[in-house]
Amino acid sequence: MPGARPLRADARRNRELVLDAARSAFAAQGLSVPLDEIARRAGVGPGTLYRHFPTKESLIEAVVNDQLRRLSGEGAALRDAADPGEAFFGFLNRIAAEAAPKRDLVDALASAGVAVGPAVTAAAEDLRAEIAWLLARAQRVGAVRNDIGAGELTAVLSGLLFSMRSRPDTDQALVLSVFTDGLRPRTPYF
Amino acid sequence: MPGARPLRADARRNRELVLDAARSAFAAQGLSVPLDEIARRAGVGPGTLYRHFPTKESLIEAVVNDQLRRLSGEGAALRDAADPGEAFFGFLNRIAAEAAPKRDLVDALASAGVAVGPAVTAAAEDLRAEIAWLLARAQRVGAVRNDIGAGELTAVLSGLLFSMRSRPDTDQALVLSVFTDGLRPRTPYF
DNA sequence: CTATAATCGGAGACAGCGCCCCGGTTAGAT
DNA sequence: ATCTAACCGGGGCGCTGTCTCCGATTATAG
Repeated sequence: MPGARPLRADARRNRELVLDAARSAFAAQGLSVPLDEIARRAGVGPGTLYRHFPTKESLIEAVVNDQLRRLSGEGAALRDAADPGEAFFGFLNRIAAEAAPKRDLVDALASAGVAVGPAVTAAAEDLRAEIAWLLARAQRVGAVRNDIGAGELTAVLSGLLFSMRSRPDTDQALVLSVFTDGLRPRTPYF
Repeated sequence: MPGARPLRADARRNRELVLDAARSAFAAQGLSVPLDEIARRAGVGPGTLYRHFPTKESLIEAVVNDQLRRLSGEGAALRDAADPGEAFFGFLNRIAAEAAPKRDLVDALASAGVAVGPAVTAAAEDLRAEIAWLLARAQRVGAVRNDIGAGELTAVLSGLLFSMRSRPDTDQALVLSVFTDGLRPRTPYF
Protein backbone atom coordinates (compact mmCIF):
# COMPACT_ATOMS: atom_id res chain seq x y z
CA MET A 1 0.00 0.00 0.00
CA PRO A 2 2.16 2.87 -1.21
CA GLY A 3 -0.30 5.65 -0.43
CA ALA A 4 -1.07 4.57 3.09
CA ARG A 5 0.18 7.88 4.43
CA PRO A 6 3.34 9.79 3.59
CA LEU A 7 5.75 9.65 6.50
CA ARG A 8 6.27 12.92 8.27
CA ALA A 9 9.47 14.65 7.18
CA ASP A 10 11.36 14.19 10.44
CA ALA A 11 10.17 10.62 10.75
CA ARG A 12 11.49 9.80 7.30
CA ARG A 13 14.78 11.50 8.12
CA ASN A 14 15.20 9.57 11.35
CA ARG A 15 14.33 6.32 9.65
CA GLU A 16 17.15 6.87 7.20
CA LEU A 17 19.53 7.80 10.01
CA VAL A 18 18.70 4.57 11.77
CA LEU A 19 19.14 2.53 8.61
CA ASP A 20 22.50 4.14 7.87
CA ALA A 21 23.70 3.55 11.39
CA ALA A 22 22.48 -0.04 11.30
CA ARG A 23 24.19 -0.67 7.98
CA SER A 24 27.56 0.50 9.21
CA ALA A 25 27.24 -1.09 12.65
CA PHE A 26 26.12 -4.43 11.26
CA ALA A 27 28.88 -4.35 8.67
CA ALA A 28 31.54 -3.55 11.23
CA GLN A 29 30.49 -5.70 14.16
CA GLY A 30 28.04 -8.23 12.80
CA LEU A 31 24.39 -8.76 13.53
CA SER A 32 24.93 -9.16 17.26
CA VAL A 33 25.44 -5.44 17.86
CA PRO A 34 22.95 -4.12 20.47
CA LEU A 35 20.07 -1.99 19.27
CA ASP A 36 20.90 0.69 21.81
CA GLU A 37 24.27 1.13 20.16
CA ILE A 38 22.64 1.61 16.77
CA ALA A 39 20.25 4.17 18.25
CA ARG A 40 23.16 5.99 19.85
CA ARG A 41 25.09 6.07 16.57
CA ALA A 42 22.04 7.34 14.74
CA GLY A 43 21.51 10.06 17.34
CA VAL A 44 17.97 8.95 18.18
CA GLY A 45 16.42 7.34 21.22
CA PRO A 46 15.75 3.64 21.54
CA GLY A 47 12.05 4.32 21.47
CA THR A 48 12.33 5.93 18.05
CA LEU A 49 14.21 2.98 16.72
CA TYR A 50 11.55 0.65 18.01
CA ARG A 51 8.76 2.64 16.39
CA HIS A 52 10.30 2.21 12.94
CA PHE A 53 11.43 -1.38 13.44
CA PRO A 54 9.27 -3.18 16.01
CA THR A 55 11.71 -6.05 16.32
CA LYS A 56 15.39 -6.52 15.77
CA GLU A 57 14.59 -9.04 13.10
CA SER A 58 12.72 -6.43 11.07
CA LEU A 59 15.72 -4.11 11.19
CA ILE A 60 18.05 -6.88 10.08
CA GLU A 61 15.64 -7.68 7.31
CA ALA A 62 15.52 -4.09 6.11
CA VAL A 63 19.29 -3.86 6.03
CA VAL A 64 20.30 -7.27 4.71
CA ASN A 65 17.49 -8.31 2.42
CA ASP A 66 18.00 -5.87 -0.41
CA GLN A 67 21.72 -6.60 -0.43
CA LEU A 68 20.89 -10.28 -0.84
CA ARG A 69 18.28 -9.57 -3.45
CA ARG A 70 20.62 -7.39 -5.44
CA LEU A 71 23.17 -10.17 -5.51
CA SER A 72 20.52 -12.69 -6.53
CA GLY A 73 19.55 -10.38 -9.40
CA GLU A 74 23.14 -10.19 -10.56
CA GLY A 75 23.31 -13.96 -10.47
CA ALA A 76 20.14 -14.32 -12.49
CA ALA A 77 21.52 -11.94 -15.08
CA LEU A 78 24.49 -14.24 -15.57
CA ARG A 79 22.41 -17.29 -16.41
CA ASP A 80 22.84 -16.77 -20.14
CA ALA A 81 26.35 -15.35 -20.07
CA ALA A 82 28.56 -16.45 -22.93
CA ASP A 83 31.13 -18.23 -20.79
CA PRO A 84 29.50 -20.34 -18.04
CA GLY A 85 32.80 -20.84 -16.23
CA GLU A 86 33.55 -17.16 -16.17
CA ALA A 87 30.01 -16.45 -15.05
CA PHE A 88 30.30 -18.83 -12.11
CA PHE A 89 33.72 -17.75 -10.91
CA GLY A 90 32.95 -14.11 -11.55
CA PHE A 91 29.85 -14.36 -9.42
CA LEU A 92 31.80 -16.05 -6.66
CA ASN A 93 34.26 -13.18 -6.82
CA ARG A 94 31.43 -10.70 -6.71
CA ILE A 95 29.86 -12.23 -3.63
CA ALA A 96 33.18 -12.44 -1.85
CA ALA A 97 33.98 -8.82 -2.63
CA GLU A 98 30.58 -7.71 -1.42
CA ALA A 99 30.65 -9.74 1.77
CA ALA A 100 34.29 -9.23 2.72
CA PRO A 101 33.79 -5.92 4.57
CA LYS A 102 30.27 -6.75 5.72
CA ARG A 103 30.04 -9.11 8.64
CA ASP A 104 26.27 -9.02 8.56
CA LEU A 105 26.20 -10.56 5.10
CA VAL A 106 28.50 -13.31 6.27
CA ASP A 107 26.31 -13.89 9.31
CA ALA A 108 23.22 -14.10 7.15
CA LEU A 109 24.63 -16.28 4.40
CA ALA A 110 26.62 -18.60 6.60
CA SER A 111 23.98 -18.72 9.33
CA ALA A 112 26.65 -17.84 11.83
CA GLY A 113 26.02 -16.46 15.24
CA VAL A 114 22.80 -14.52 15.45
CA ALA A 115 19.53 -16.24 14.63
CA VAL A 116 17.94 -14.60 11.64
CA GLY A 117 14.33 -14.39 10.52
CA PRO A 118 12.55 -16.45 7.89
CA ALA A 119 12.55 -13.65 5.32
CA VAL A 120 16.33 -13.32 5.45
CA THR A 121 16.70 -17.08 5.39
CA ALA A 122 14.56 -17.24 2.27
CA ALA A 123 16.56 -14.50 0.55
CA ALA A 124 19.78 -16.31 1.38
CA GLU A 125 18.26 -19.50 0.01
CA ASP A 126 17.41 -17.72 -3.23
CA LEU A 127 20.98 -16.56 -3.58
CA ARG A 128 22.26 -20.06 -2.93
CA ALA A 129 19.90 -21.42 -5.58
CA GLU A 130 21.24 -18.88 -8.05
CA ILE A 131 24.77 -20.01 -7.36
CA ALA A 132 23.74 -23.64 -7.70
CA TRP A 133 22.26 -22.88 -11.10
CA LEU A 134 25.48 -21.25 -12.30
CA LEU A 135 27.43 -24.14 -10.81
CA ALA A 136 25.47 -26.74 -12.76
CA ARG A 137 25.88 -24.82 -15.98
CA ALA A 138 29.61 -24.37 -15.45
CA GLN A 139 29.96 -28.06 -14.67
CA ARG A 140 28.18 -28.96 -17.90
CA VAL A 141 30.89 -27.27 -19.95
CA GLY A 142 33.68 -28.68 -17.79
CA ALA A 143 34.71 -25.42 -16.17
CA VAL A 144 34.08 -26.73 -12.65
CA ARG A 145 34.79 -30.15 -11.19
CA ASN A 146 31.60 -32.12 -11.47
CA ASP A 147 31.86 -34.33 -8.41
CA ILE A 148 30.48 -31.70 -6.06
CA GLY A 149 26.82 -30.89 -5.59
CA ALA A 150 24.87 -27.90 -4.41
CA GLY A 151 25.22 -28.95 -0.76
CA GLU A 152 28.98 -29.13 -0.95
CA LEU A 153 29.11 -25.79 -2.71
CA THR A 154 27.03 -24.23 0.04
CA ALA A 155 29.47 -25.54 2.61
CA VAL A 156 32.45 -24.25 0.65
CA LEU A 157 30.78 -20.90 0.15
CA SER A 158 30.11 -20.47 3.85
CA GLY A 159 33.74 -21.29 4.51
CA LEU A 160 34.82 -18.80 1.87
CA LEU A 161 32.74 -16.05 3.38
CA PHE A 162 33.94 -16.87 6.86
CA SER A 163 37.58 -16.78 5.81
CA MET A 164 37.02 -13.25 4.55
CA ARG A 165 36.52 -12.20 8.16
CA SER A 166 40.21 -12.60 8.94
CA ARG A 167 42.68 -9.87 9.66
CA PRO A 168 43.01 -7.22 6.97
CA ASP A 169 46.73 -7.90 6.55
CA THR A 170 45.97 -11.07 4.65
CA ASP A 171 45.75 -10.96 0.88
CA GLN A 172 42.08 -11.65 0.31
CA ALA A 173 42.47 -12.12 -3.42
CA LEU A 174 44.98 -14.87 -2.71
CA VAL A 175 42.64 -16.55 -0.25
CA LEU A 176 39.83 -16.38 -2.75
CA SER A 177 42.00 -17.96 -5.42
CA VAL A 178 42.53 -20.98 -3.19
CA PHE A 179 38.79 -21.56 -3.22
CA THR A 180 38.34 -21.01 -6.93
CA ASP A 181 41.30 -23.23 -7.81
CA GLY A 182 39.89 -25.94 -5.60
CA LEU A 183 36.64 -25.81 -7.51
CA ARG A 184 38.25 -26.22 -10.93
CA PRO A 185 38.29 -29.61 -12.62
CA ARG A 186 40.61 -31.96 -10.83
CA THR A 187 43.84 -32.58 -12.65
CA PRO A 188 46.17 -35.37 -11.64
CA TYR A 189 49.14 -34.31 -9.54
CA PHE A 190 52.48 -36.04 -9.83
CA MET B 1 51.39 -28.10 43.89
CA PRO B 2 50.40 -31.68 43.16
CA GLY B 3 50.28 -32.74 46.81
CA ALA B 4 48.21 -29.81 47.99
CA ARG B 5 45.50 -32.16 49.19
CA PRO B 6 43.94 -35.14 47.46
CA LEU B 7 40.47 -34.26 46.28
CA ARG B 8 37.72 -35.96 48.17
CA ALA B 9 36.34 -38.98 46.33
CA ASP B 10 32.94 -37.48 45.53
CA ALA B 11 34.51 -34.19 44.54
CA ARG B 12 36.78 -35.89 42.05
CA ARG B 13 33.85 -37.86 40.67
CA ASN B 14 31.73 -34.74 40.22
CA ARG B 15 34.58 -32.93 38.58
CA GLU B 16 34.81 -35.67 35.98
CA LEU B 17 31.06 -35.67 35.48
CA VAL B 18 31.17 -31.94 34.80
CA LEU B 19 34.07 -32.30 32.39
CA ASP B 20 32.33 -35.08 30.48
CA ALA B 21 29.11 -33.11 30.24
CA ALA B 22 31.01 -30.01 29.13
CA ARG B 23 32.90 -31.95 26.48
CA SER B 24 29.76 -33.32 24.88
CA ALA B 25 27.75 -30.11 25.26
CA PHE B 26 30.52 -27.94 23.83
CA ALA B 27 31.04 -30.37 20.97
CA ALA B 28 27.35 -30.49 20.11
CA GLN B 29 26.30 -26.88 20.58
CA GLY B 30 29.51 -24.86 20.65
CA LEU B 31 31.06 -22.80 23.38
CA SER B 32 28.01 -20.63 23.85
CA VAL B 33 26.06 -23.31 25.72
CA PRO B 34 24.92 -22.02 29.16
CA LEU B 35 26.72 -23.30 32.23
CA ASP B 36 23.42 -24.23 33.87
CA GLU B 37 22.77 -26.64 31.03
CA ILE B 38 26.13 -28.30 31.55
CA ALA B 39 25.42 -28.60 35.28
CA ARG B 40 22.03 -30.11 34.52
CA ARG B 41 23.52 -32.64 32.11
CA ALA B 42 26.18 -33.54 34.65
CA GLY B 43 23.55 -34.01 37.36
CA VAL B 44 25.11 -31.48 39.71
CA GLY B 45 24.11 -28.03 40.92
CA PRO B 46 25.41 -24.81 39.45
CA GLY B 47 27.25 -24.14 42.70
CA THR B 48 29.22 -27.33 42.36
CA LEU B 49 30.22 -26.47 38.83
CA TYR B 50 31.40 -23.08 39.95
CA ARG B 51 33.52 -24.51 42.75
CA HIS B 52 35.52 -26.59 40.32
CA PHE B 53 35.68 -24.00 37.55
CA PRO B 54 35.39 -20.48 38.96
CA THR B 55 34.76 -18.95 35.55
CA LYS B 56 33.40 -20.17 32.27
CA GLU B 57 36.71 -19.43 30.68
CA SER B 58 38.44 -21.89 32.99
CA LEU B 59 36.02 -24.63 32.02
CA ILE B 60 36.53 -23.94 28.34
CA GLU B 61 40.25 -24.01 28.93
CA ALA B 62 40.07 -27.37 30.68
CA VAL B 63 38.05 -28.89 27.86
CA VAL B 64 39.62 -27.38 24.77
CA ASN B 65 43.26 -26.87 25.66
CA ASP B 66 44.41 -30.46 25.76
CA GLN B 67 42.65 -31.17 22.48
CA LEU B 68 44.58 -28.32 20.92
CA ARG B 69 47.81 -29.40 22.54
CA ARG B 70 47.38 -32.95 21.34
CA LEU B 71 46.95 -31.71 17.79
CA SER B 72 49.99 -29.47 18.12
CA GLY B 73 51.98 -32.48 19.26
CA GLU B 74 50.90 -34.48 16.25
CA GLY B 75 51.95 -31.61 14.03
CA ALA B 76 55.35 -31.38 15.66
CA ALA B 77 55.83 -35.10 15.13
CA LEU B 78 55.37 -34.60 11.40
CA ARG B 79 58.13 -32.02 11.06
CA ASP B 80 60.62 -34.59 9.86
CA ALA B 81 58.22 -36.81 7.94
CA ALA B 82 59.60 -38.30 4.75
CA ASP B 83 57.11 -36.62 2.43
CA PRO B 84 56.56 -32.95 3.36
CA GLY B 85 53.54 -32.65 1.10
CA GLU B 86 51.89 -35.70 2.57
CA ALA B 87 52.70 -34.45 6.06
CA PHE B 88 51.05 -31.11 5.40
CA PHE B 89 47.92 -32.41 3.73
CA GLY B 90 47.64 -35.29 6.16
CA PHE B 91 47.76 -32.90 9.07
CA LEU B 92 45.11 -30.72 7.47
CA ASN B 93 42.96 -33.82 7.10
CA ARG B 94 43.61 -34.75 10.70
CA ILE B 95 42.56 -31.34 12.01
CA ALA B 96 39.45 -31.32 9.86
CA ALA B 97 38.45 -34.78 11.02
CA GLU B 98 39.00 -33.85 14.64
CA ALA B 99 37.13 -30.57 14.45
CA ALA B 100 34.26 -31.67 12.22
CA PRO B 101 32.06 -33.05 15.01
CA LYS B 102 33.32 -30.58 17.63
CA ARG B 103 31.92 -27.12 17.39
CA ASP B 104 33.99 -25.96 20.33
CA LEU B 105 37.21 -26.64 18.46
CA VAL B 106 35.94 -24.67 15.51
CA ASP B 107 34.93 -21.83 17.78
CA ALA B 108 38.34 -21.80 19.42
CA LEU B 109 40.44 -22.11 16.26
CA ALA B 110 38.40 -19.81 14.08
CA SER B 111 37.73 -17.31 16.87
CA ALA B 112 34.07 -17.53 16.04
CA GLY B 113 31.31 -16.48 18.34
CA VAL B 114 32.27 -16.75 21.98
CA ALA B 115 35.21 -14.80 23.31
CA VAL B 116 37.87 -17.16 24.56
CA GLY B 117 40.61 -16.70 27.13
CA PRO B 118 44.30 -15.97 26.55
CA ALA B 119 45.38 -19.53 27.34
CA VAL B 120 43.15 -21.00 24.66
CA THR B 121 44.20 -18.29 22.24
CA ALA B 122 47.83 -19.15 22.87
CA ALA B 123 47.22 -22.86 22.33
CA ALA B 124 45.42 -22.11 19.07
CA GLU B 125 48.33 -19.92 18.06
CA ASP B 126 50.73 -22.76 18.72
CA LEU B 127 48.72 -25.04 16.49
CA ARG B 128 48.66 -22.45 13.75
CA ALA B 129 52.42 -22.07 14.03
CA GLU B 130 52.80 -25.83 13.64
CA ILE B 131 50.72 -25.76 10.49
CA ALA B 132 52.71 -22.82 9.16
CA TRP B 133 55.90 -24.79 9.69
CA LEU B 134 54.57 -27.75 7.75
CA LEU B 135 53.31 -25.37 5.08
CA ALA B 136 56.72 -23.80 4.55
CA ARG B 137 58.38 -27.20 4.31
CA ALA B 138 55.80 -28.47 1.83
CA GLN B 139 56.21 -25.33 -0.24
CA ARG B 140 59.97 -25.83 -0.35
CA VAL B 141 59.54 -29.15 -2.14
CA GLY B 142 56.82 -27.83 -4.43
CA ALA B 143 53.92 -29.74 -2.92
CA VAL B 144 51.99 -26.60 -2.07
CA ARG B 145 51.60 -23.42 -4.08
CA ASN B 146 54.19 -21.01 -2.79
CA ASP B 147 52.41 -17.71 -3.27
CA ILE B 148 50.46 -17.96 -0.02
CA GLY B 149 51.81 -17.12 3.41
CA ALA B 150 50.97 -18.12 6.94
CA GLY B 151 48.31 -15.44 7.19
CA GLU B 152 46.48 -16.64 4.13
CA LEU B 153 46.66 -20.22 5.33
CA THR B 154 45.16 -19.19 8.67
CA ALA B 155 42.27 -17.59 6.82
CA VAL B 156 41.76 -20.65 4.64
CA LEU B 157 41.93 -22.94 7.65
CA SER B 158 39.30 -20.99 9.52
CA GLY B 159 37.11 -21.22 6.44
CA LEU B 160 37.75 -24.94 6.20
CA LEU B 161 36.80 -25.51 9.81
CA PHE B 162 33.72 -23.36 9.46
CA SER B 163 32.55 -25.20 6.38
CA MET B 164 32.68 -28.42 8.39
CA ARG B 165 29.81 -27.05 10.46
CA SER B 166 27.35 -27.50 7.63
CA ARG B 167 24.54 -30.02 7.42
CA PRO B 168 25.56 -33.62 7.80
CA ASP B 169 24.10 -34.57 4.42
CA THR B 170 27.03 -32.93 2.66
CA ASP B 171 30.03 -35.02 1.75
CA GLN B 172 32.69 -33.63 4.05
CA ALA B 173 35.51 -35.47 2.33
CA LEU B 174 34.51 -33.80 -0.91
CA VAL B 175 34.41 -30.39 0.73
CA LEU B 176 37.82 -30.99 2.24
CA SER B 177 39.22 -31.95 -1.14
CA VAL B 178 38.20 -28.57 -2.53
CA PHE B 179 40.44 -26.93 0.03
CA THR B 180 43.37 -29.26 -0.46
CA ASP B 181 43.18 -29.01 -4.25
CA GLY B 182 43.13 -25.25 -3.97
CA LEU B 183 46.32 -25.33 -1.98
CA ARG B 184 48.23 -27.42 -4.49
CA PRO B 185 50.61 -25.76 -6.94
CA ARG B 186 48.74 -23.76 -9.51
CA THR B 187 48.56 -25.31 -12.91
CA PRO B 188 47.44 -23.35 -15.92
CA TYR B 189 43.86 -23.87 -16.99
CA PHE B 190 42.82 -23.67 -20.64
C1' DC C 1 30.88 -43.89 66.77
C1' DT C 2 31.86 -39.14 66.91
C1' DA C 3 33.83 -34.99 65.38
C1' DT C 4 35.43 -32.12 61.89
C1' DA C 5 36.00 -30.17 57.68
C1' DA C 6 35.03 -30.16 53.09
C1' DT C 7 31.48 -30.62 49.46
C1' DC C 8 26.86 -30.22 47.59
C1' DG C 9 23.16 -27.59 45.47
C1' DG C 10 19.32 -24.46 45.53
C1' DA C 11 18.10 -19.70 45.72
C1' DG C 12 19.28 -15.29 44.33
C1' DA C 13 22.23 -10.97 43.21
C1' DC C 14 23.86 -8.61 39.19
C1' DA C 15 24.46 -7.20 34.38
C1' DG C 16 23.24 -6.91 29.43
C1' DC C 17 19.95 -6.80 25.98
C1' DG C 18 15.47 -6.78 23.57
C1' DC C 19 11.17 -4.73 23.97
C1' DC C 20 7.54 -1.26 25.49
C1' DC C 21 4.97 2.94 27.41
C1' DC C 22 3.86 7.71 28.25
C1' DG C 23 4.56 12.83 28.83
C1' DG C 24 6.41 16.59 26.09
C1' DT C 25 7.18 18.48 21.48
C1' DT C 26 6.94 19.38 16.70
C1' DA C 27 5.40 18.92 11.86
C1' DG C 28 1.73 19.80 8.70
C1' DA C 29 -3.23 21.07 7.51
C1' DT C 30 -6.95 24.36 7.97
C1' DA D 1 -2.16 31.35 13.98
C1' DT D 2 -4.16 27.37 15.76
C1' DC D 3 -5.22 22.78 16.20
C1' DT D 4 -4.54 17.98 15.83
C1' DA D 5 -2.19 14.02 15.14
C1' DA D 6 2.05 11.96 14.82
C1' DC D 7 6.67 11.61 16.51
C1' DC D 8 10.54 11.91 19.92
C1' DG D 9 13.13 9.82 23.69
C1' DG D 10 14.03 8.63 28.42
C1' DG D 11 12.91 5.36 31.76
C1' DG D 12 11.41 0.67 32.89
C1' DC D 13 10.00 -4.41 32.55
C1' DG D 14 11.25 -9.22 31.67
C1' DC D 15 14.30 -12.59 30.19
C1' DT D 16 18.63 -14.92 29.97
C1' DG D 17 23.11 -16.12 31.58
C1' DT D 18 27.16 -15.65 34.77
C1' DC D 19 28.56 -15.73 39.22
C1' DT D 20 27.88 -16.07 44.61
C1' DC D 21 26.34 -17.23 49.27
C1' DC D 22 24.88 -20.35 52.92
C1' DG D 23 22.38 -24.14 55.27
C1' DA D 24 22.22 -29.22 54.76
C1' DT D 25 24.81 -33.26 53.72
C1' DT D 26 28.49 -36.46 53.48
C1' DA D 27 33.17 -38.30 53.40
C1' DT D 28 37.27 -39.27 56.17
C1' DA D 29 40.31 -39.33 60.70
C1' DG D 30 40.77 -40.72 65.41
